[in-house]
Amino acid sequence: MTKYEAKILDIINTSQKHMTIDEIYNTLKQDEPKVVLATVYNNVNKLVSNRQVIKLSIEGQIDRYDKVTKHDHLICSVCGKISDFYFSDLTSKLEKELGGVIDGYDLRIRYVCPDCKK
Amino acid sequence: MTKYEAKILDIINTSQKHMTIDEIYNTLKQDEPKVVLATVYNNVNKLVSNRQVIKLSIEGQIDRYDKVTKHDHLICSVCGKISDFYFSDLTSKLEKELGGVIDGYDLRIRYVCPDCKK
DNA sequence: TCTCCTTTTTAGAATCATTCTAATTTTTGG
DNA sequence: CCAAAAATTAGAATGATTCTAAAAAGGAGA
Repeated sequence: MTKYEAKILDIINTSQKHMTIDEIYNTLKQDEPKVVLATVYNNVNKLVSNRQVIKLSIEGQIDRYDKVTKHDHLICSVCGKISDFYFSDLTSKLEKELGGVIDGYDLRIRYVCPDCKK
Repeated sequence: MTKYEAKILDIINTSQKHMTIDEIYNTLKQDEPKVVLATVYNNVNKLVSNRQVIKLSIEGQIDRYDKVTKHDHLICSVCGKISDFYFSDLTSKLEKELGGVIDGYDLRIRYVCPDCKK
């Protein structure tokens, strides 16, 4: 794991948000002013391939990156804001119905967030 | 609902696949040789806005469009193939845990498809 | 430490699905 | 039939992401 890769993983893991490439890039630049956007793409893609980071492709939005700790996502139907949601683990239920092992799942719940409800 | 809009909805609803814009465009052209790609984009986006069609944005793949009948998706981790999966409805469970109504949810299960298992 | 080979980074061009713009055509309501 | 609104068209523009080729950095062995 290279210096940049480690720092990018740390940025994603310690962030409270679901970061875009540009946000990761700007955060990293505070530490490493000489880093270039392509390097962020390279390393983030590597982290995603190695399953150390989750890529969140949400329709109508640019891609965001998330830590791998197990959780689901709430997406506001109005403003698009993404929040974390901890729902019970469905893995065994899904495997039972499917009749085979799964690699994982991605559950996104569309709702209207408290801010937009007002 | 315009002629093109109706035909595009029909193409998506009667297809056994999850179609890309280009596949929809090529299918429609068999009936309507003069139609243009932008018209397909316009009408598909309209159908998605009106919730008559589901947009499937899957990471690493171009967007696909699907009928609205309630079902979940299996995505092969190896070849990326998408299949339908009918899992029990989670809406009430999710609403109970969330403590509020939801607009819907999107459940995608990553697994290795039978073809890739061989 | 020096050399060789691999990996990573860099800069900038290229890609390509999608959106936008402005003009034209079609549809609709009175 | 006419005017206004909506839909379609052609083609340019957009913009996130990927690609390319060269430069830099890292690592293993002698």
